Amino acid sequence: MPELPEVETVRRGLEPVMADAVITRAQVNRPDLRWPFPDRMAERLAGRHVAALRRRSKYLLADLDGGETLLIHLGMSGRMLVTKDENAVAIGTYVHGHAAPEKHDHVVLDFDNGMRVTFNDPRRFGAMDLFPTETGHKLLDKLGPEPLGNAFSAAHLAEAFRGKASPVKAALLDQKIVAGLGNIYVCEALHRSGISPKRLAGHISAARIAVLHAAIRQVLEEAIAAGGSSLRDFRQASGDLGYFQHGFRVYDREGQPCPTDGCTGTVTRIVQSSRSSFYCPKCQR
DNA sequence: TAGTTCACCTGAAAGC
DNA sequence: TGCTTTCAGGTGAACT
Repeated sequence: MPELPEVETVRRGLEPVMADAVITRAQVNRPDLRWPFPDRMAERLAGRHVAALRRRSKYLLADLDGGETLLIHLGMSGRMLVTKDENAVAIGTYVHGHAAPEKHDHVVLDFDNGMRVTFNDPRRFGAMDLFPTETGHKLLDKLGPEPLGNAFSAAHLAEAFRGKASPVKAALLDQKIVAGLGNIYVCEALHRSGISPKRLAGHISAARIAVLHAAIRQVLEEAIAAGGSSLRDFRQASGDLGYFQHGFRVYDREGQPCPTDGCTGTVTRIVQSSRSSFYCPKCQR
């Protein structure tokens, strides 16, 4: 389930393939994913030059010539797989030869460098859209700061939490407060900072918010360095697994001993906002 | 207005 | 073994 580190890992895998390349052919195999694809998307993409591949929150953004940007969201189960035409010049380490089409291959992009990028999404929670680069996209307009950017500070977090009556878990999942966090990394960051996911956001001291702010950055940086987390669906663009799931301290570890030094607690699972929260009731207060 | 719940969707795992 | 049920979660809409 792609959160910011997984999307950034995919972007890094796709950048050498897509950036400064021309889409020679686009194939769209169904009319929609989460939302309908833009009209005539395949024709509109064919022949376009990709100037750059960016990431904003959990969105991939491919800037095209002609002043348009292709927005890609991986949803819950979306994958971008790269294959290489056997006759083309190698770019990176990718699967050789275009694989036979698989179930849930919804969009296929061929590039003038012989590479093919296939968007596969079994659960169809993903999305693609085209928008004028200059005006932006409504999905991007409401997003809060990037957690690894300069705009995301402890002071920003404290201001966003001020007066909030919702649990800190729900507040951190709010993309308007900070963009890119999902269930896994919120659980991990809260554990590292010793804050209970049940604690109301507005009731956390400035000092503890500063610790939380540092923990969010730390866990995301470590996850990106590990190539993201592979749980159930996620693969890198090369098809490889990420490795950060081995670094989870609480996520999906219900019933196991708390890994905090000196803590004798047990990782517990509760449901908040219809999502599982994993935490240690003993050292997270 | 703020906070919470639900629907969307399919594959994997659990239960029978 | 095979069928049915439950669960997973990002996001916007609907609801309280």
